[in-house]
Order: sequence, then structure tokens, then C-alpha cells
Amino acid sequence: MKGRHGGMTTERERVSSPPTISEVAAAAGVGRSTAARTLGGYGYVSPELRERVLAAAEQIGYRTNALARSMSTGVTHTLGVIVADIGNPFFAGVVRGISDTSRERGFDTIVLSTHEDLGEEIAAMNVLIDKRVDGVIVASAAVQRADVAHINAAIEHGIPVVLVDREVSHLDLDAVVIDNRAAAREAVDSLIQAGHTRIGFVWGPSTDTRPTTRRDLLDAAAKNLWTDGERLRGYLDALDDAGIRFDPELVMVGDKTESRAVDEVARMLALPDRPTAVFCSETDAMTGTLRAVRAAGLAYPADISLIGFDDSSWAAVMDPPLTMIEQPMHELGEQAAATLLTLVDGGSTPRSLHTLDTRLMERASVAPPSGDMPLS
Amino acid sequence: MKGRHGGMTTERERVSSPPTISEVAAAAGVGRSTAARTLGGYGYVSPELRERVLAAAEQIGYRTNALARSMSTGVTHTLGVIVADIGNPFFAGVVRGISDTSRERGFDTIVLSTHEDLGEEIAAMNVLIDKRVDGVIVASAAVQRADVAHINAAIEHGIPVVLVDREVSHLDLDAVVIDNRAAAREAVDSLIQAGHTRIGFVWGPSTDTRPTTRRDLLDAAAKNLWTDGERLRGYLDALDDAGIRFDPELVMVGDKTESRAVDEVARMLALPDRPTAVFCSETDAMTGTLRAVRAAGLAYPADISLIGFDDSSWAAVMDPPLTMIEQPMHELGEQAAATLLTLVDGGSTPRSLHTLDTRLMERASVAPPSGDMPLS
DNA sequence: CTGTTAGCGCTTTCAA
DNA sequence: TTGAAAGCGCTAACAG
Repeated sequence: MKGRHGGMTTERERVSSPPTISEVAAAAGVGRSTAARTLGGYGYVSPELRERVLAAAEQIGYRTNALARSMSTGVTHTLGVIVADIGNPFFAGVVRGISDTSRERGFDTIVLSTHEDLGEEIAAMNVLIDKRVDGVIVASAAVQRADVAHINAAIEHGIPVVLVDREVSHLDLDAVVIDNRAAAREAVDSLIQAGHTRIGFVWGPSTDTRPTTRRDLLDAAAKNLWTDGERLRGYLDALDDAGIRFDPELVMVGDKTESRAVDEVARMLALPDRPTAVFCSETDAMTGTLRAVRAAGLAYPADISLIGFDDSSWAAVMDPPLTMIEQPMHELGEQAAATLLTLVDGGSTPRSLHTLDTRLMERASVAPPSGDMPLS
Repeated sequence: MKGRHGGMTTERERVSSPPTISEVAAAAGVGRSTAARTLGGYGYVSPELRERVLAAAEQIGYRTNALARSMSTGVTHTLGVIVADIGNPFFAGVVRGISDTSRERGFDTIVLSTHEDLGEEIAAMNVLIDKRVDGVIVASAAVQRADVAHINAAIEHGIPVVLVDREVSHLDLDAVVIDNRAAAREAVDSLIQAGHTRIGFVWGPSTDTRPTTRRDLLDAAAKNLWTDGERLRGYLDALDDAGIRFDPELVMVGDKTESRAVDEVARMLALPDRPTAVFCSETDAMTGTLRAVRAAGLAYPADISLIGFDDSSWAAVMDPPLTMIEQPMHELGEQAAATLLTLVDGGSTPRSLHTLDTRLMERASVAPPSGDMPLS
């Protein structure tokens, strides 16, 4: 089946098969179990033999076969992570947090990107089940109640699951998230406090046709990502609090891309009663907005106020620096991993929802609306 | 050792052990091998039995145990990836590229962050060897010849390795990189073409004491990351070409952090013959420089020209937009994965060095030096 | 075409 | 304390 190992290779040549415990045992002149015990770090072994085994192992370059170990122990010391896009700085930060804290506790992580596609998410979950990871953390794209079969499948296979960044309704699982709704509300409220009443929302639900009623809007949002819906709700909350009437013309619709944001903001700026402020719910929404604002010959915060989601070092060096909502990416990951690990350790924590704090980094992109606005 | 499975669970309860092939066979009323053959997709099986098995598997929620499969086949269909920091947008992009292309070919990836620490890199490699990944891609922090034992260890264990982003001298491996030296040279040259002769370099080698000679500088750089050294060389190349004398005062030394960059640039700007342009070799070097420039009451490009490494959507919306060097992160990952996969497939490509193109995104942060500079 | 029989390299009783 | 033997769930030869 597989070739036999031929001892230490000095040359760069590929060896057919890595050394096994039996070979170490042979080299050390002891029984397999003795070698196994010292190498596996369990059971009793006399100091002398122990030394001999260790030396032999070192000598022939032995490394434990984690697969074989997992086969008999039933644990892999590996956590699975499913996110939309590992290339996205936000998820990269979260994954870093997960990776750091699990590594610290002896767990490795295998991360899968789903490109925000439910089909890929399901496939990813299957991969993780097949690989028998000890637990999984998922930022799920599932929104419908019917979309969660794969998550339940993992649980049925005895694999604990914790959600990160996104809650999934009607799924009774631990989750580590931020309060998107409150964060958005706080941001929009600060705009209102500054005197704004015409506030744009970028980006909104990805419908083709512009929802005209609040209800349509919310329905459309319900088909989209949980986070986006929450942020939209926060926006609406702030408006309601201040008794500002909601204007459907002021929320972006369509694909959630930077270029679409440029177009939509341009459209809003051309309105007779244009927005004097805009709230951006994503990084690319902000860069798109910035482009549109500049293209319209407007300057912030003089002509228009701006607040965005997801702080970055760039936002702080813009001129003027941007007021942004900071998300604790790393901590989201840390907490998710910590929660999962207690589950893995058999600790049956009562199902919990960890809501981490965001911070509104107030800088200089917000100012009162200029008085010389054309009034409708 | 492990409990037995008790059939399909309707409730959310944890099941002791997932269903196995034998259980499927029993449920379908066929022999284990028949079940194994249909489920494993190898060998011949009559349509009728095939159906029965599939149905039974579906019914009891069977999922292949990839560990067991790997044990007998000797392959894991998993690639290992070692980078300094998965939270860094650059590496996140590279990892995304790796992940996308390996996924496409049926391979999963397990990625480990080393925090730029060689010890962690070695540990990471051991984890990957233990887990018997089929290949590994590494952006190594190794600089000394003695630092590569772990890489050779992997190869001795029959695991092919390809380098990404960073070459390691005296290591005869496939590598996928960009030409850092040429990219830096091109950037600095464009500054020179614009008329600059006093050009700062941020960031340089992390020494405590400022190297005074070119030789000291290069020696210091040789102890640092390969990429950084190359970029410094490119800077020097451009200076040489133009016959501009190298001034040690114009290169940053010390920790490679944003705040250190701020300090060093501030220092340079206070020089009697201050730089009229600066080249930043990293994202944070650029944001730090921006802060220092602004703090000094200077504006770019009027008072000082700027070029940086690692383009981002933010750089394009700065005002004025920044001229930056764009690295093909995703493609670096793609190519590294593709190269590794051919190695994994046994294709013994002659050792190759893939050098991908960078692009100087010329925007508006470069202008001729202002005439009213205080001449020394 | 189907079932039986060995392993893969480890861990884990159980005797010696 | 040490060694022998069984088993984890699968694949892969081998008969039938």
C-alpha cells in the first residue's frame, strides 16, 4: 500500500513514508507500546527506556501521526471556521482572533470561505463534518428558517457550533455578535444631534425596485444579511426617535458594490432636497460615497456629514479624518473561540448570546448642516 | 472507547458517535464493502444495491470519515498555509487566493499565523507535518541559512513546500513572489523623474543605532524580512542610477510600527535639508507618514510627494488620491496553490521562481518639488 | 459484481 | 513497569 521508510535521508529526496512508532520502537529496542507511551505522553515508562525512545525518535525524525491519533481518540484538536470571505479585512480580523485563542489552547483551525453563498456554506460544513473537527464557528449567510439544516446536521454529528458576527433566527445556539442595530442608531443619532434631518443610508437591501414603504423596505432587508437588516433598523430607529419622516429615496438599493454606491449617492445628491449627511453601513459603501461626494464637488463635513461602519487606520488619516464605528473584530473571534472551546470541553454552558461593544470613533466628518442648503 | 450510534436523532441532543459505513451496510442489508464502494465512489456496484445504500446513508445521516479515509489512502486533501498574520489584509488576500484555487481542486486549507516569529513558524510546520497535510505554502520569516531546518523537515517527510511572498536564500524551492526590488526602484525612480533628490525611505531596518554607511544599512537589512531588504535595495538602486548621494538620515530605523514611522518622518521633516518626497514600503508606513506630514503642517503633493506599497481602495479615495504600488495578492495565492498542487500530484516540475508583476498606480500624490524649499 | 480479509498508525485495555 | 492484542472507520487486494 505504502512504501516503507528507509531511515533518515540526508539528501533532498522524497521519502516514501514517514517513520512510525513501530520503527522508533525497533530502533530503540523496546516494545511498540513503550515507545507509544513515551511518545504519546501517557502511561508509565521508566526513565531509561524513555530516554532511549526519545533519542531514537529524534534520530530517525519521528513525528506523531495526528490522523492515527485522532482515529483512536476521536478528537482532532481542530476547529472549523466558516466565513464569507477570508480576504475581507473584517473576517480576517475575526479569524485572527479565533486562530490566536484556539492555538493557545492547542487547537488548530481550518477556515473555509463561502463567498456569501449558502450552497458553499453547506459544502463547507460537510467538509468540516467529514474531517471530524471538534467544533465549528460560523458566520452564516442563512436567513430563512429552512436554511439551517447543515448547521443542525453538524450538531447531530456531535459537533458543537457557535455563531459569530451574525445571529440566525430560530436557531438556539451560542452567538458572539455586536449590536448592529444599536451601533447604527447611535451613529445616525449623532448625525441628528448635529442638526441633520435628511440622512442617506448606504447600503440598503439589494432589491431591483425601490421599496416605497417602510414595510417593503424591511421585508426586502429580511431577505438579506442579518447584519445589514439590523443596521437598517438602527437607522430607522434613530429617525423615529427624532420624529423624522423616513424617505425611501434616501436609501440605496441594488447590488452591494462600491460602484453601485457611487451611483446611488450621486442620485441622492441630485435630489431637490438632497441629504446633508449619509450613514455608510460598510467599508466599500463609504469609499463609494466619498467618490460620489467628491464627484459632486462637495466637501465633507462642510457640505455633507459622513459616518461609516468598520474603522480602519486609513479612516483616521483621511483629511478630514472620518468618524467611524469600530468593531472589535479580534475580540469577536476570541470570544467565539473561547465559547466554542468550553463547549468542546463538554462544558454545557447554557446557550448564551454575547454582544460585544462597538465604539463610535468621533473624528471630523460630522458638522451641522450648512445653512445655505436649497430648501425644498 | 467510543459509544455506539443510536440511529437518527430528531432532537437537538448530542449523539455519541456518528454513523459508520457498517451501520449503513446493515441498514441497507448489504456487505460492508458494497456500502463502502458506493459511498467511497470506487469499484463496481449494481444499480439496485447502490440505490439501497445511498438511501440508507441518507436516512441515517451518514458522512464519510475523512480521517479514516486518509489513514488508508495516505492523502488528506488538505494543504497547510503558514503566514505571519492572517489578520493582515495582504496575507488575507493571499490566503483567499490559495483557498479559492485549492478548494476548486478539492483541497482544503489549514492556515497558521506565526506573528512573524520563527519559533511559531517551526511549531506551525510541525503541526502540519503531524496532520499529514499533502503540501504546504509558507511565507517564511527565515532569513539565516540555519533557519530552514523545519522546511527541510517537511520535505523529508515527503511534504512538498512552496514559498510565497518571500524567497529564502539557499533554499532550492518553488517560490511565487513579486519583484520587490524592481517595484521599489520604479516607484523611487518616478519620484526622481519628478525632480526629487531628497527622498525619504520608510520603513527601513529595525536597528537601534542609525547605520551611517550604505554597507551597515544593507547588513542591518539582511537581518530583517526579505521583502523589506529588497525594497530598500530598490530604493538604493534608483538613487544610484540617478547619481544621487545616499543620505542615512533619510531612512527610518527602529521598530516597524506606525507610531515609530510618525516619529521618524517628523525627524526627517525637521532636518535643515528635509526630504521633498518619501517612499513608504508598507501600509502602516504610509499612514504614519501621512500623520507626520499633516502634523508638520505640510500638504501633499505640494510640499511633499508620497508613494506607498500595497494599494487599497482607501488610497484611491484619499484627497488627493495616493500613488501606490499594487501587489497581486490574490494571484500570488493562486499561483502558489497551483504550483503546490502540481507538486502534490507528483508532477516534478523543475524548481521554478514565479515573479508576478506589480503595478504602480499613479494618482496624485507626486508632484515636482516646490521651488521655495529652504536650500541647505 | 459482492463479500471477506488485511492493514493504515495510533491508543487503550489487559496480562505478564 | 512493559508487552501483546484489539479496535478506531476506512480502502484495497483477493476470492467467490
